[in-house]
Amino acid sequence: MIAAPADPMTLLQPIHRPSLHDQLVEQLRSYFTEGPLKPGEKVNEQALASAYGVSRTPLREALKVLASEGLLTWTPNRGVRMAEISAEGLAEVFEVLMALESLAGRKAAARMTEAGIAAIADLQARMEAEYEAGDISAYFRTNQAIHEAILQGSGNEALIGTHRSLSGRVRRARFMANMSRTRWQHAIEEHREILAALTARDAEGLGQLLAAHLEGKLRSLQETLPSSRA
Amino acid sequence: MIAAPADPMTLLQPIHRPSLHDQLVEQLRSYFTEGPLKPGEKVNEQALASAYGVSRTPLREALKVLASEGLLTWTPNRGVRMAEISAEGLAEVFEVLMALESLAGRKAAARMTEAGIAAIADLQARMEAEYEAGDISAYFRTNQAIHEAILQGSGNEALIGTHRSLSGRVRRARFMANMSRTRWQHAIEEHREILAALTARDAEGLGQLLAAHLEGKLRSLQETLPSSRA
DNA sequence: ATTCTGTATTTTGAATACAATATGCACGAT
DNA sequence: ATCGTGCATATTGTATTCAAAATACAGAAT
Repeated sequence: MIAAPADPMTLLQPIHRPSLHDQLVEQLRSYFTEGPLKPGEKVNEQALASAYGVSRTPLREALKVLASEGLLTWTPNRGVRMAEISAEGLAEVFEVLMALESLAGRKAAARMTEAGIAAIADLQARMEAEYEAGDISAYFRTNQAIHEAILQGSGNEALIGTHRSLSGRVRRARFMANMSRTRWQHAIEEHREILAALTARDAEGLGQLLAAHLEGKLRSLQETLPSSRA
Repeated sequence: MIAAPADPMTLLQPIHRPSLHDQLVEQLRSYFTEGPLKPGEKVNEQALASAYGVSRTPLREALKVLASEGLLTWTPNRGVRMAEISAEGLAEVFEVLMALESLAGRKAAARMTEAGIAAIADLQARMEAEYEAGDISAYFRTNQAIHEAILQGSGNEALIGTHRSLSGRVRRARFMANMSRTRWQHAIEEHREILAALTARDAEGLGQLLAAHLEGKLRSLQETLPSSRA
């Protein structure tokens, strides 16, 4: 079989060269939020560097960035640890996240495309199926995807970036916490209301629902976390 | 004359060792916001490093942090430039700042100490004197101090950090913009209302006033900036 | 046995060295 | 003169080296 002549357009695509720095930041971010390290646990530069097959120099640059975001704690001459978050710290971050998501909701209700809203409706359907199936980790990801889609829908890059950086700090806590079944069902219902407000393009309503939703999430975290400490 | 015996308490203070990293980040931040470089202008690593008398390694780590905050733009293999901010970008950042300061105001009205409020009243008085004297750069600093005091008064570290990082991006624009006399007077009046709401501990009112104040600031920036482009 | 002290080892911080990439410039062709 | 090409230079990216500090540990003193 002979290959078809390549599409002339695709021959002139600018070639994509991801920088090592960006790759490291991205990979480390998910490693720290979803990896095995517990809050307060030591991070070894040397070991990480050789694991990624890079030298300490670019690794350190990436770690400094993540530390400045609050995901890691950098202590001079004592290296890097996974950030620990107290109950008060968690509440503080959530308070800011509420303000941010509320703003995002108001903007998104006003300027999202119908296609974008339809995409969220699809995610919602998938999430409900995952809830029925009891697949909590799939639910977790789809849930995140919905919130990110609303953020994106706000069209405000500064807002998106600020939210991502801040939510990174509590993502691990959200990841670790196990919801009660009642909280889970409640969250699903809140999401239905959120979708309804978005569909109706009720900006104020959506903003308030998102804030209330986070409030509920915080309460549920505060119930489960203090014991598990991870 | 013989020196008095030192206070035994002061002999056991832990000694303060600021890390090079932190010093660099701090110094660079004010250099970039208040220094001579224009938006879009190239930053030379080598030159900066020798100016500060350090090697490129710690300097780069600091620059990466500032770039992740949005104060600088890092282009792979092409170095660092002062971030350029478009009119839309400015509006986006202000939108987020409004949400943040509004939250800060609501919290501060509820939990600031009387002494803290009195300190802000002092700042207000000083600022009005600077306004009368026409000393715009002193006014600028006192104005910043008031906003920072309210942020601090919120008692929410996550909020304070998020706000500082974000406001860094537009600080330069605010620094450069020259206000019209009418806008200046208007700003002073808004600040009087802000102080009044704080004194009355009117949380909702203070939140709204702070948002409105920023809105006004944004409008005035948008009028003066597009021409000066610096 | 426990605590202290001194030393070896590990880890972090910063500078240097080297490699890769981009920029600036001179020269030649049109 | 203008545009293009190739080379010299400068700048950035990463690795390596060296220095400083912290940690771990062994042995001595109580």
